[in-house]
Amino acid sequence: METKWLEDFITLAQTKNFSKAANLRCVTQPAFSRRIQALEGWLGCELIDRGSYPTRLSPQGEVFYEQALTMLEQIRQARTIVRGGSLQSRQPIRLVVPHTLACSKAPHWVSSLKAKLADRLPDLSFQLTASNVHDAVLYFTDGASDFLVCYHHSREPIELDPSKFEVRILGVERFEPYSAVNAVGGPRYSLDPLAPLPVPYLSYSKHAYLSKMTDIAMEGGPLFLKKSLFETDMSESLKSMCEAGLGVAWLPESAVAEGSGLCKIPGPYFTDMEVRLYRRIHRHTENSVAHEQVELIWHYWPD
Amino acid sequence: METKWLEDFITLAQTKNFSKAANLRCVTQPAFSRRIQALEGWLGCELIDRGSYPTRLSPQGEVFYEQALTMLEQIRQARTIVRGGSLQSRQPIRLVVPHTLACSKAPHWVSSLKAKLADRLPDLSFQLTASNVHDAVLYFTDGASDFLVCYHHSREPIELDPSKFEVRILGVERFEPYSAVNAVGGPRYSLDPLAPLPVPYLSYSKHAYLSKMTDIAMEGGPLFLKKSLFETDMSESLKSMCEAGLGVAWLPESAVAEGSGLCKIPGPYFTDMEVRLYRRIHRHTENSVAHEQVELIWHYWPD
DNA sequence: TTTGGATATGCGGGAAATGCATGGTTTAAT
DNA sequence: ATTAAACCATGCATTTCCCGCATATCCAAA
Repeated sequence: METKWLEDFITLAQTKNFSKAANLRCVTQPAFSRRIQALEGWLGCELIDRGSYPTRLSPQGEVFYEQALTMLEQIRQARTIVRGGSLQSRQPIRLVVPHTLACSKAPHWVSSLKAKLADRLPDLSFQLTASNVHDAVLYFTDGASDFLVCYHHSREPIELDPSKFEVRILGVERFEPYSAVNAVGGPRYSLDPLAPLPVPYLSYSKHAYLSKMTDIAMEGGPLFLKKSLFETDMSESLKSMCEAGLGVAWLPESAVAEGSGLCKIPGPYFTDMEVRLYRRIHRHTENSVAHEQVELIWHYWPD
Repeated sequence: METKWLEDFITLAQTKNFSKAANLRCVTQPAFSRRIQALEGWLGCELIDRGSYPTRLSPQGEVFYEQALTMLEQIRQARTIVRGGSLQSRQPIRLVVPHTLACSKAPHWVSSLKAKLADRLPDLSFQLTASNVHDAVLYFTDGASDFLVCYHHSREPIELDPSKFEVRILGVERFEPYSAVNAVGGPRYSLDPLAPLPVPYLSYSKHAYLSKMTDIAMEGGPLFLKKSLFETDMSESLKSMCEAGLGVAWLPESAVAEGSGLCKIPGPYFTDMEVRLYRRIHRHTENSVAHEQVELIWHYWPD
């Protein structure tokens, strides 16, 4: 008998719907159906009253539902008792995320996951490491993190070995120039080549991933921008400078909050980047206590 | 997590020896070792103190041993509660065995199995059906029995479909003529062709398997024996007649107990039969509640 | 050092679980 | 009544995983 089956059955008993329960358990409906059948086979009796809609538990199913709850509870307790010797909580889920996304998207991801999984992983906790893209990748591939979020651009690809890591594209971010607003609500600075006023340029450190993105975005653009007056590898810093009206900065759109006092500078000087989520491919032999959590989080990670 | 792992660990905790525990659990040592590793992986800590001989449990292992016992007990209880709704015992294991073996060997098999499995299947029970060989085979292939024991001889083969049934040879039985003893402890009757006294012959019914065996055994023997004065399909009856001194009978050696007042009649008129044990090949989809018992019994059935 | 016993690991074969596509059945709606 | 939609089971192809065998590694005893 597998505890998986107990969890399946409990989910089914609560939803009273094979398809929905299957989805909650992250398997297809046929596979789920068969697992319930396996449990029934092991028990030697039917748990579900098939032959009436909506699906209902059989009398034995009702009895076993209580039993299953108790069993799982005891199993979980046994594990926590043995593991820590105490009631220590689960290991935190480790995320490594580029600075920009750590500030903009990460809070949303974390709170969304906490909410979605509140009932199944009540003591879910996260450890978020913010880093530049390059270090984040190294950090992740070294096994120091369960998940990696990073940018990806076809001209500057972040491709991890697909036999070791699984990838999911969370979305696309536009990367374009911003400027503080002027008196009439427009951009204080323009990138129009015909009006080549001296435009102060806030740039990324050369080694930063977003520095490459800027190069791509401004290809064919005004050359005088190449000389920057400030550089950093954190877009948040750049954004602050930009808000202070110190110049033009290329920023991912998610970094720019509503009502931030920044506005886009029109023109062709933008590019699009993928936002990617990576996780290690699961090997069942791994000792990772956190794996069941990783599995659920991977499945429920919002776009 | 699988309950199998818990049973493995309990066995290991009791034997403190991977190889022995593996054998008790009917798997190879490598497979057993990996299952323990799987349990440790699931738990997130080591249960075994590897690095000292003899193998000992780690502190967590000691704790978990108690936990595991409790969990398994609860799981078993849950199953019995749900299954019968009451504390009804397990289904009996069904055996079908030819008459002769039912009287001679079966008691030994049953008591031996009860003893060997006393701790793991405390409420093991058997339902033994005695029959002639032919009916026994039909009975078994109809699914009316979990195990079949029968004789087999190359000249009168009992070969069940190997894709459906698994066979094991329990041993070989010599089938030879017996007679009551005379005053000096020798056989009362002789089969010496040179002393063709009228020898009364106790035979099997024509349809009986042992009738065929007798034909084979006495090939080339004294023809006058062909006419029998009594026939039955149960060797036990024949044995009784024989003990009463009423004539000569061919009997499987196991049917003849020590000090039964019978002795072998020397000569070439014997043959050897295999004693075979059959069981259905397990399909995991089967609903057989008894299957785990069948598995153990198959493994521990004595020769 | 050698030998024997005991556990872990690499590897190949085979079974079991999964996902996809589909069929049959019930419920709901037009 | 008929259609549509939802729902669960099953056949099939693929993938994954588990097991057994052979072997390596390690430890203890001689």
